[in-house]
Amino acid sequence: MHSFTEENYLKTIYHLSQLNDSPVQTNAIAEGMKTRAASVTDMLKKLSDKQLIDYIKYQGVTLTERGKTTAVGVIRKHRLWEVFLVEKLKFKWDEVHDIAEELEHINSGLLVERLDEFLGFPKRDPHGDPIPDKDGIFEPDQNIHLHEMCQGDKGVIIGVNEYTSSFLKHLERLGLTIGIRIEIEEIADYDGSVELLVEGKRINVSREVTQRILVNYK
Amino acid sequence: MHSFTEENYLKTIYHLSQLNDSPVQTNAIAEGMKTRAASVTDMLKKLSDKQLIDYIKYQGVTLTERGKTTAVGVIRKHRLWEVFLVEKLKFKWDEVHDIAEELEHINSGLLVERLDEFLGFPKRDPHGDPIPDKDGIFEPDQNIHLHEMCQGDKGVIIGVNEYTSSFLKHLERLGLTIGIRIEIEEIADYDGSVELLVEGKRINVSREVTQRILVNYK
DNA sequence: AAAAATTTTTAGATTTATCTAAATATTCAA
DNA sequence: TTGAATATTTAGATAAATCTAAAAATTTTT
Ligand SMILES: [Mn+2]
Ligand SMILES: [Mn+2]
Ligand SMILES: [Mn+2]
Ligand SMILES: [Mn+2]
Repeated sequence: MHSFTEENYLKTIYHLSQLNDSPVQTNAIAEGMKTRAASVTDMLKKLSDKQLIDYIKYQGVTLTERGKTTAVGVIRKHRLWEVFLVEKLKFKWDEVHDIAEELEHINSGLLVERLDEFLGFPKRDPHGDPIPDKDGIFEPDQNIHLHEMCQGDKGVIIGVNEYTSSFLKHLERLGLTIGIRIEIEEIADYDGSVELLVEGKRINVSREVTQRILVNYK
Repeated sequence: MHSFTEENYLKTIYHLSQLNDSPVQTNAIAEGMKTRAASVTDMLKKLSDKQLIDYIKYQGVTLTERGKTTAVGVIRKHRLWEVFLVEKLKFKWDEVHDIAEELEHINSGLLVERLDEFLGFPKRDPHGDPIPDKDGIFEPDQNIHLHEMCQGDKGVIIGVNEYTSSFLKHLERLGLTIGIRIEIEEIADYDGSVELLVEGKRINVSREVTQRILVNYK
């Protein structure tokens, strides 16, 4: 089996590799893992020895199939536990990420499948992120970031990509939660902030926020 | 916070200290933790520095109040998770102990209390062990081991003190599960095995088994 | 109360994951 | 295309938890 640390590295590498299709760089991993580049290099050697990543010195890394399977498995567990915490234990969406960081490393294949079943095979976690099925398949979805939308565009908030309690509470105060319908009224040249129509009200949202909201629009 | 290892040591020391009221010895801990006496000595120093145990060289250890609170907290989580696995995820009683060994170390006070509430504040785990409440209080109970009972005694199986899958499956085959009423028909001098009346049938049970079954009798 | 047996501790390694500082490789930009 | 900036790796330490072997303390037995 893999240590918690190894699993966290694989998850980080997976998420980074989603951002673009070139190999993931040491420094990016170091930032994601909140550690130093030298520590990352050490771990990359280890993951490479275990055939979880393809690693060429100075050239960054890509996950092998085994590495990807492991990473997706951890993500699956993370998101299922988040659903459990919110749906069954009445946690709020801003309270569950850190607990799921721990629960995601519990290793029992049967547990994951039973949990999935108990939750009714949910497709998304409380932050709108898709939950891979037991074969690691994600439901395809084409979202865009709110900051990529144009004046007049309409859509429904489908997810976020920051999970800190402070950010999520801020969104709640703004009324920007999952499932909410929005329309872009105006984009300010000056600071990139956006004027939105949300449930009949006009609100102004900073670029920091629009970059972290995913919208499903058609 | 405490590491998984520290928590496991505290739990082991707690269980051993329940067996008699003298200080717990290094070798006993080593056996319980499946490690070497030298490793135990190292850890005892650490736990002592953290004021979780009172430790006098060569004289064994006792838990401090803080140590006891921590140990009972871990036991509480272990047993609540076992209830969750059996009651909600349909695991069998012989499948849950090892998973609970991992889940017991998830640290979130809110999680434990919400879980307890979700489960309806259960008083016992699937093996009949009492679950301490949030203040660490156990429901008082006076059980005896099946091997301590005498010919003619009657009672109800209320728990076990071994949690291996092989033992628990063996009990199931014998029909000796929690809540079952039994009566001692005869005790063999030769090997200490016991003739029991269980649901109208006479069965013979070895001493290895009778030592691991707890009975509530009056 | 010695000697023997047992228990516990110390000394010194090992493994894993981390760090800082220095060396080296790669990329960017003049 | 060379020098500067950036990114990455190596070297050498550290901290946690473990180990074996040997020394020391305690307990038991004679
Ligand atoms: Mn999360
Ligand atoms: Mn994690
Ligand atoms: Mn158990
Ligand atoms: Mn444990």
